Amino acid sequence: MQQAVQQKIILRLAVPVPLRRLFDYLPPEGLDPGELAPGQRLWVPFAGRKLLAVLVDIVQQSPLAELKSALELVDKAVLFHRNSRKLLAWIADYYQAPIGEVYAAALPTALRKGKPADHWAEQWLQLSTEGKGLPESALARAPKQQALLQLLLKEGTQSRTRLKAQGHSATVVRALQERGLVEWIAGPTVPPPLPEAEPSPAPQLNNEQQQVLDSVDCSHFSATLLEGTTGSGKTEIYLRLMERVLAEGRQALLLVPEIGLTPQTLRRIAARFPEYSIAALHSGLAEGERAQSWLAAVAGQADIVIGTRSVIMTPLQRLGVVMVDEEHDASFKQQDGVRYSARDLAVVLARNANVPVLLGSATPSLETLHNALSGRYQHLHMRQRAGDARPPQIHVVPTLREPLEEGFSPQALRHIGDTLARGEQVLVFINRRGFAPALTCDDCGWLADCPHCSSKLTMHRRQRQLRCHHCDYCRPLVDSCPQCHSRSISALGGGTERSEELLTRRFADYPVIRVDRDTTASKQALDRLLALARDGEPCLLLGTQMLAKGHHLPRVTLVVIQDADGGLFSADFRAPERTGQLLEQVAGRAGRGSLSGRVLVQTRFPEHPLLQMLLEKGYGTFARQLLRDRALAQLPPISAMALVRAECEEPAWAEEFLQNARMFMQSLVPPSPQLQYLGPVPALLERKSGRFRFYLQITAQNRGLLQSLLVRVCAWAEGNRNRRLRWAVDMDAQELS
DNA sequence: TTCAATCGGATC
DNA sequence: ATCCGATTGAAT
Repeated sequence: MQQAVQQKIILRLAVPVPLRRLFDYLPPEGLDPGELAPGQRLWVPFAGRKLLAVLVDIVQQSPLAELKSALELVDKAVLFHRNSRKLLAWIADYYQAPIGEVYAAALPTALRKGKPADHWAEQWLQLSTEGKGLPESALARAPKQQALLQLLLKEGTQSRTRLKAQGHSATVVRALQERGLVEWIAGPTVPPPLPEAEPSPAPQLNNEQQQVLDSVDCSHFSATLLEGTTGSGKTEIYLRLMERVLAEGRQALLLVPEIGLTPQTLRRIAARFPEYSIAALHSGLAEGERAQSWLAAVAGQADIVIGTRSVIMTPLQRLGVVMVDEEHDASFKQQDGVRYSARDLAVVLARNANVPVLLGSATPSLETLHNALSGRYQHLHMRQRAGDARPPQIHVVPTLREPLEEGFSPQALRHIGDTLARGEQVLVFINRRGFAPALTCDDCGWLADCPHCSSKLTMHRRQRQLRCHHCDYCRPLVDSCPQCHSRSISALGGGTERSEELLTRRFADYPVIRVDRDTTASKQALDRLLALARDGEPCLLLGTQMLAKGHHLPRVTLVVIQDADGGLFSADFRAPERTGQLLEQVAGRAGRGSLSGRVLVQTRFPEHPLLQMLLEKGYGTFARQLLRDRALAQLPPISAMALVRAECEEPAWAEEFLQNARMFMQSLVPPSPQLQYLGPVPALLERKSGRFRFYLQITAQNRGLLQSLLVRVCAWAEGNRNRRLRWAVDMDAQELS
């Protein structure tokens, strides 16, 4: 009756539940609807509990007759502005993720729990009316209070941080407060201060760097691949682009790999921009610091925002440039929950905001390279190495029929010994990737391969089977070589801890520094270990991927890659790409100082064409060949690929679920050269935390077709009865594990 | 007969 | 994911 005349206000909210839709509510009772704006947080009643939701839209009508009222507005702060909501909607859509979970993933934990934003607001001290009327000579009997009063009279409002830094104690402030002379007021949130850094001026640019900078226009959207050799000065390009947009009063966003946000990186940026404020967002932050940095970025108080994967979801209102360092790095892909690629989102974000995006790498991903070669991205190069550093010499060390000691050939051990004896450092790289990616004979080099595909069989220990991950072929595990009947058969890759033992024993006079996930639980641990190496004393550094990236180790002159083969025969089609990137990056660690470097690559297959191409022609040629291979096999990035993943304690249920999903999808779009199904197949890492994992792979020539098919299969799967089973869509999956 | 573990359905 | 009411099942 009354409602008929009265214009209704309906709130459309993103609620953190795994359901792919928004939910409508009435405004909280007793709240002036004028207070409401999209992007705010509200508490809502939902299926008998109280959840924190984000207001996405305000509409006039709802398809539902009966609506509940939201409980209350958390605060007035609009955390997600229009452009940010647009990006989050795009993520939900593209990655088939529930919108409520996308918003939850975008919020720092503390804000997800409903803490008001002003909890982290910077407090400013100002004089009350009474205080302003006092002369400078007042409070002569309380010199500390007088000093503070004089400061406020002279310079006006002061932030709490600044007062603390200047030595005005909280007690003194409280005393003035009790006299009614001063009061605190809340200002915007500012980022937590970074460690002090000596200001350092910008270095001279070389011609290449200048050309790159001249080619990037910051006035509108463009995507650029910056392919720059290790040591060619990519970081300086990032700094110059920052400088440019900061001068226009805009914000710069820099994404770095998970282990790339070292204190040195931060110090370098802080030293360059002493007059700007920087918010760093990485996994090492405490909950409160994270919320504070995030809010400072959102409030526009941070000029430079730098962080790992998840910063891409931080709403920035005056964004001027987006940069992704080491864009090929796997850590930009979120591997659970909302499975987004921060690198791909960087491009979407830049396009939405009409600003440039720069993707930098010495070893670009095939996705980015493909976009550059096809002209969608601008492609810029930097080939000059800084200073007098020369590219290292690379040697192939065949290991077949060699008397290996825990995976090391006599030649490698000899070189390690010689290098240490010369007072130089050695880096031993052990590639642990792959579970049991291939089975081989130690005597004749036989490899178990699939009769139907150009792939190697994967060993499945539990089922005692050799299975192909590209078709349904399967055979029992053999315990002797079918070719030469040798019983000496081994799975490629492995034996990491024993390598450490051997090296410690063998080179007892030198410290062996092991750098992997176990020895570097904290960020500081890695820094401490690397600091040991930077001392310059001869030592052996032994480690995984972690050692491959970015660290400047001037005293390392020998790099040993213990086993380059794992990546050449993995069931994961991306393995050769990653191996190539890794070898190139590791080789980049050798001889960065004035000493020349040497790289030893141990392999059973010195003749392998991909390895040959990589070592002789370099990553660029190698990557182009891989792109041609991908095109032939109709794999990404030439075609679009998505996985439907399922995991369950009962393996048969997961497999059956995916089989049904496949049948359902095939009834909509039958298999054809344009759209192919594969699986369900067991994941490379078949059992994880007690659950068996399978996936279904769909490759399509047409992204739109794949997209619409996934929408339908999600709707189908949401009606899934089995609670024990977990499923997810992984668009542009990076790992088949 | 009763209380609890399990199932199915809905969530605005 | 999580809550709620209905159903089934074994202990009292």
